[in-house]
Parts: sequence; C-alpha cells; structure tokens
Amino acid sequence: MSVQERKGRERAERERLIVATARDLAEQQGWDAVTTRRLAECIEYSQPVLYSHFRGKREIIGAVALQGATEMAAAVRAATDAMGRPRERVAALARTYLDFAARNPAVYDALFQLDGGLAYAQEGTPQPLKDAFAALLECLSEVAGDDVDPALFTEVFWASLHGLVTLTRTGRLLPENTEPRVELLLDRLALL
Amino acid sequence: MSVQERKGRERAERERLIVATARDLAEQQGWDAVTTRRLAECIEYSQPVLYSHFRGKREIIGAVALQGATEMAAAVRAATDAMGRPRERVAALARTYLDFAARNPAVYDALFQLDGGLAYAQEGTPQPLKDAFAALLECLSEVAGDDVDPALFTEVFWASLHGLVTLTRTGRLLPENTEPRVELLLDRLALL
DNA sequence: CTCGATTTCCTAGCGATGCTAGGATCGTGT
DNA sequence: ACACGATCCTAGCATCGCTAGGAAATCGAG
Repeated sequence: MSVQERKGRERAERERLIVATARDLAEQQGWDAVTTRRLAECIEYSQPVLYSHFRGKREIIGAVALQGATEMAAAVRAATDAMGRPRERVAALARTYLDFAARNPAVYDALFQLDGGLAYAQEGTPQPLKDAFAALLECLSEVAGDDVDPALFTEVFWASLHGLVTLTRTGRLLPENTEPRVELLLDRLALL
Repeated sequence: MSVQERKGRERAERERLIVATARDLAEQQGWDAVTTRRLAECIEYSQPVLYSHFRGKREIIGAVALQGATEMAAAVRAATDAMGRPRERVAALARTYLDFAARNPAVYDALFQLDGGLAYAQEGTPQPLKDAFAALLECLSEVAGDDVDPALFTEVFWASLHGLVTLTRTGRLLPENTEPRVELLLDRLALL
C-alpha cells in the first residue's frame, strides 16, 4: 500500500508543479507563451506527461482559474471584513478586485476571459467559483437596496468592475482615471 | 491613366472582399476559424495575396473592427435620436449596444476583445473609433449629472455594458436576467 | 508587332502550435 | 531471476501565421 500511496503523492505533487509553472509562465510572458512544449521543458518532463494529468491546455487553464478563484475570494473577504462602514467595505471590495486583476493578469484571464472548460452559473459549477461569487455577494447585498435582488445587484456591480478591468488592460480605457471611475460606481451604483 | 485607375479600383474591391469574407467567416464559425488559408480559399486567391493588402491577420481584424465601429455608432445614433425622454434615450442606447453585440459577436470581439493593432483612447485613434465613443457620449452626457465629467460617466457606463456583454457571452452570466440588469443600470448609474 | 521590363501572383516551405501513437524503459511482485 | 504493468519519451500528424523565390501575365517602348 505504501508504495502506491507514495506514487499517488508524487503524481499530485507533479500536478501542482504543472499548474504552478503554467501560472508563472503565463504571468511572466502571457498565455500565448504557455505552450505544451515550453511547459513540459520547464517541469523537466516530456509533453505527453501533461496529457496524463489534463485533457489538454484548456484544463490547465481551468486549474489555474480555480486556484485564482480561491485566492480572489480570500482577498476580497480579508479586505472587506476589516472595514467598518458600508461605503468603506464596498470601496475595499472594488479596489481589491481591480488590484487582484492588475497583479495577476494571467490568472484573471484564466478566470474570466479564457476558456478553461469550466461551468459557470450552473449546477456543476466548481465550488471555488461559487465561493468567489459568494464573497462578492456577502459584501454587496447590504448595499443592493430594498427593492433590488442582491444577486442581481452583485452581477451588475461585478460586470462593471469586469468591464473596467478588461477595457483598461486592452488599452481601450486609459488607466489614469481608474480611481474616479471607481468613485462614480460607488456613488451611483452602490448609492453611497 | 485609366488603366492604373482600374487596377486601383480592382485592388480596393478585392480588399473589401477580404474584409467582408473575414467578417462572415468569423461571424459564422468564430475567429479561430478565420485562418489565412481558409480566408484565401474563400476569396479564391492564394494566401500571399492577403499580405499584399494587410500586414497580417491582426490588421484584418482591425479592418473588421473599424467597419463595426462605424455601424455601431450609426445604430446607436439612430436608436437614441428617435427617443423623447432621457430615460427612453439611455434605455435605447443600452439595448442597442447589447443587441449589436449579440447580433455581431465576431465584430464585437474584433472591436473590444481582440487585438486588431488599433490605437484606442489616444492621439492616433482612428476616426470610426472616436466617433463610436462620441455617439455614446452625446447621449449619455445629459444624464451624467452636474458634478460628474460626461466623458468619465460615459466610460463607466460603457464599461458596465461591456462587462455584461462579455460575461454573458462566455457563460459567466446567465442571459435570462439581462433585462433587469439593464434596468438596474438605468435606475442607479443613470439616475433615471 | 515584338520584345524586354515590371508588376502580379502562386507554389513551396519555415518554424511553431496542440495533441497522439508506439515502443523503450523502469519498477514491481512472484 | 523473471515476467508483467505502469511510466515515460521519441517521433510524428495536421494545422497555424507568414515568407522567399520563381512563374506568368501585363505593360510600355522601339
């Protein structure tokens, strides 16, 4: 038994290595640079080994996305829990979200832009994704307003942040005015 | 002279054909299906001909984007001009925007998602792009509020719509609740 | 009308990509 | 010591964006 357990551990360890390496590579040189060959060379195995862990590149992206979702949920909760008044809480949420996207662009892409083969907003949605949305919901439901469904409000607020992130990162919006844009969102959407 | 003029016309005509074909192909099978080989075969020329018109695939995407920007600007103006009250105007803008994105997903991607090699929000930004933003600005500046910069407000409103479009199309948001989400944007962001 | 010069275009090929088939190699249990 | 199974790598396929180099068609001058 012990031998098989060790093999299992080593396999799991190698899988973590693949995901971590893919993430690093994507973060440093972009997802286009994450080719199966380069990735295989970085982990010092041949390409086919990747396919014994994942169906393909998509699933690797998906694995990075799940990792990112967990981290983002934690970051949002940590930032919002420490705040007192609602306005500060929501402001912290927005800034944490934008900051996460700015600091981890590749992870953000894996989560919300690329196809990682994950199910969203459905029955079979992985827990980390549900939890990330829940983290937003927890903070935002208190400012949704009485006649607005908290989940709906969270979706719209999230979409607004997501729009700012993607348009800014692709050069469609200038990064200089990010702060006033966030203020506007807080003032108007969140009625604060 | 006449001979050269005819040649020039034929070249321009072929260039239009390339852009139109790329757009059709992308709209029907997605941008991934728009390969230089397929595109060349559709227009009944060899691949190198494409490179005598465009530097590469990026520029072809850019050409489709410019076409789309012109159409979107026209659609937004047509929809908003016909409306009387501000609330109806902004509602028409939002719905026209989402409708355009839904009906022309590939063009929308070329405009706001893919890299078409175009300059945005800068000095050298092509006129169609500036004009598309101007179309939004014209309608939205009247509801920005007194103490809010109209351009800033337009950016935020646009980003919100863009977020809804992209998250919905990639399955991150369910399409069912699009209408109430828009209503929420109108009520809160646009104070209507 | 002919013939060199120029433009126009296509065939063929390069280095990559994601992914897979097949066999070699290693470790295991008897 | 040996045979069996799991493990892994070499080599290859089809496809991608893009380009070099020569064939073919067209043009202008004598």
